[in-house]
Amino acid sequence: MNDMTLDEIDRKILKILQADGRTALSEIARRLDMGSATIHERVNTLEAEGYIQDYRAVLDPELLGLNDVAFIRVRTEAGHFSEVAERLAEETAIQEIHELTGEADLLLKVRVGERSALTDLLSRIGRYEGVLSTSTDVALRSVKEEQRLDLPG
Amino acid sequence: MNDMTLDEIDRKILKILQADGRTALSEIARRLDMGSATIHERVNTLEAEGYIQDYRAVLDPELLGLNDVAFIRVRTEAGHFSEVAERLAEETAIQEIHELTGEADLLLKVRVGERSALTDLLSRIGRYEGVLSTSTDVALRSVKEEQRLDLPG
DNA sequence: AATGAAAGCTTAACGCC
DNA sequence: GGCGTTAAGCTTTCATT
Repeated sequence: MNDMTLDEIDRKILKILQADGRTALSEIARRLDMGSATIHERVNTLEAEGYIQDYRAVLDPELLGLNDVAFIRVRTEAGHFSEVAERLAEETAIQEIHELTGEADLLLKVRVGERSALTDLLSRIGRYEGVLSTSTDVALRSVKEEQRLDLPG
Repeated sequence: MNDMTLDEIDRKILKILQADGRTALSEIARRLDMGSATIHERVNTLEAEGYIQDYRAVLDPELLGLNDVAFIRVRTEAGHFSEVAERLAEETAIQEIHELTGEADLLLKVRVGERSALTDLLSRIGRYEGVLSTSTDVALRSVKEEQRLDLPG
């Protein structure tokens, strides 16, 4: 279902749509000098195979009052980190959950509108079963937050 | 230029477009029971004021061979962390750069296709002026990576 | 796989309220 | 600020290669 090989044209289409998700198919066709029905078919395939997961408007967090970013390191009971991670995934303020090598714990990226929301979240996490301890770093400034992938080619 | 107050309708528009950046204006108009010229005008304003930064296709990193995520903590010479951060921002493999409280250092999120790219990047960072040391955690598994904002309302 | 052509929608601009 | 109308442009399907 997803063992398709991308050619040069597919990669160009992905780059264009990653840069501007609303580029018209007819515009892509013009740039790549192909028929727009062809581009349409290729984009459909890229979506069906999962290369394109979604289309999103990217919103400005600060204008929307979500000013605070924090990273929380969670130590869990041995062997229970995946289980804890699955439950933490339900928390909407938690944007990222990564299982780390080394000390077998979790790293969370959190975005909240007020410090109090962070405090609340931390005490909630502290009471999760399997969580031993947390340690938190608040970001003073986020210099770069890029979601685009660095595609080769 | 951006001291606009969002009403209920603006927030609904943002939510719809954040969930699906290609929703037709006419479809939004239908859902909110308004004229599509009105929605068009509001979306233009939301874009102009910066609430909507961009539209993007979200691509699958693993299908594209970008399998490895790592977090790098960078210790810098006192007072030079912002300067180092600005230079690091040029590295395309570095997706995020955050200045942290506490120990006045930087946290980087990196995504690469091969371990060797991570090794290369680390030795490059180690040679940056103002960088004292780095310490790296590789992610075994990324359980959640959500870019959508948790909008109230 | 790629294409041109046709039908049905969508956007973007206008003038009016 | 909101609306309906309209022209231009877009997407989608389909028969053809």
